[in-house]
Amino acid sequence: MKEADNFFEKVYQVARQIPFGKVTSYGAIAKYLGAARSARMVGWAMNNASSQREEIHAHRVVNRKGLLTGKHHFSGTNVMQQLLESEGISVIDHQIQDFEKVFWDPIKELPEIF
DNA sequence: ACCATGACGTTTC
DNA sequence: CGAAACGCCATGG
Repeated sequence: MKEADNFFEKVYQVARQIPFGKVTSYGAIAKYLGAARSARMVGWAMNNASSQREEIHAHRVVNRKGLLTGKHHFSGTNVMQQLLESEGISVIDHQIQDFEKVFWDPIKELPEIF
């Protein structure tokens, strides 16, 4: 374990930039960081997000299908869904409804963080 | 150094 | 159209 690498840090930054009521996918973030083939690494970064002092909106980050695959990484089981529903996002059976409507692409919305 | 795993994604059957 | 396999890359054993 090392301190947050630049890659991880970027992931966290993007995750924090996700606006209220919006979500994004690991692949989108990975691609934005230039590591489209390392989508899994993004998930890994999220796992390591617990090490981050700042709270990462991991619940706003889902896979490309809009499925809350990483929900069991949260404290409880329905915590992630509750958070998303609190933001006006409909979640049924760990699946985000109208995913394309609430989808927030960093590449399209953010030219570049730095 | 090699094998196994994982909060993913794309292609193929 | 749905399920399975493969690919990618980093971390752990």
